[in-house]
Amino acid sequence: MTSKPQRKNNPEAVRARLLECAARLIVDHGLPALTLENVAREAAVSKGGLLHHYAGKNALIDGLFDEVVEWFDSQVEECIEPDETRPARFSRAYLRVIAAIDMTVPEEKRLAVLMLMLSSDPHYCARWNQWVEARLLRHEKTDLTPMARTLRLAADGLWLSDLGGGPDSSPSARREILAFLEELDAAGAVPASDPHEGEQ
Amino acid sequence: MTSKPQRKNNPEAVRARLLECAARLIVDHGLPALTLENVAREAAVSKGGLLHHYAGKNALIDGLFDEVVEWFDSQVEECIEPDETRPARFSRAYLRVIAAIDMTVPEEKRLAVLMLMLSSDPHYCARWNQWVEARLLRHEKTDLTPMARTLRLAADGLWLSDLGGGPDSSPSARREILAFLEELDAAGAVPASDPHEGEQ
DNA sequence: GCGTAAAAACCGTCCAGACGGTATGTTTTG
DNA sequence: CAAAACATACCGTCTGGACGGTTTTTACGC
Repeated sequence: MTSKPQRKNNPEAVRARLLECAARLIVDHGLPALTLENVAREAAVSKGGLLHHYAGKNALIDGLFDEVVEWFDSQVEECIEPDETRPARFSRAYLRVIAAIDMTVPEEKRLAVLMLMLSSDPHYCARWNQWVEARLLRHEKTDLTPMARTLRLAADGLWLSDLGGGPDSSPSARREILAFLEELDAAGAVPASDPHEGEQ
Repeated sequence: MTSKPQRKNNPEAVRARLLECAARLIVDHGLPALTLENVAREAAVSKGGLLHHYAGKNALIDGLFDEVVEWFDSQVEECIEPDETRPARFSRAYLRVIAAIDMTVPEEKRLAVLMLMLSSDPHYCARWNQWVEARLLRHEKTDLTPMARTLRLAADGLWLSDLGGGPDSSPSARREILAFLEELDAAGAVPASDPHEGEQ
């Protein structure tokens, strides 16, 4: 059973497995569990094999980071609305993708890894900011409003709660918040323009 | 505070310095920089001296955690409004404290450390959730609305951005967002528990 | 096809350094 | 003097990664 039906070496699959195992290790056992030996064992390769594909631990983590960011980027791109003039277009997609995260799906679980890397390493923090700022620049016509910012900030809060399972991590609470935010967003992007419901 | 004559030894101050240096190390150079040797060197004591005050690395981190949570708690308590019926009373204070964080002040910089610990260690995550849920229970009459949740989530997002200096970490952007959220909060009041589903 | 040689993929071992922690002093304080 | 507050030296472990060897895959001339 250890030998695959196809007699072929598949380095690409090995690389993918290494990344996935690295992510799983981090999510399930915390950052300190990310050692070359652990990753290699989980991925069923030797440490030498791992170091053949990734020049070092940093390269491994970089690969993981790149993969996750790319995945998130594609999700946002997929979720973004066609109307290029609608305010908070990008930020809404950002929020929706994060709000839709299901931690039981490995693919999405990795976003938690990203969050972890962001908060622990200034280097990845900077790279993430780079990504965000690039998107913000691309959508500067629609996503520099306070409401857009708010959507993204709340999304980050939601995202953060994915890591620790706070009071806002249950699917129901999440749905409620998402609905509320969308409503808020749809109702009045600018509170300065008379919110006609001034009821306490 | 009357008795504090010239005294060569000041263990209390040393303990405080140790905690502060630990926090600074983490914020400035990331979690892996938190080593006993680094902390000891920064605090100008020997490793043995450090271990005399804190039984081990865990004890050090625990001390830091406790201190920061206590500080944050006192800040929120101080910022909370007297009107016990005003909606989102607690969450607004929560937001204001976080929005007021000035990373140049060491005392406040430590909040970033808390955030870091929260996102990296499930253990501290749980302890933090415990704190939040206790507060939420205490203010259940005012802070279980979607708007209150939103305020807290956005605050968390803001808080997170303190760590990495994202696009929302500048004082101006921060003020803008805070103002926007307060306005939103004051205007929109609460659609109550408006189960307005209709998602795809 | 075939052989072969190089390159890529992969393995197992060993080592230097870092880190947490202990053990044992030495000085200061009460 | 006893206890607290430090310092110094040292140890065991872990980890990243270097290194050399082995197997598989590919490239190529025939």
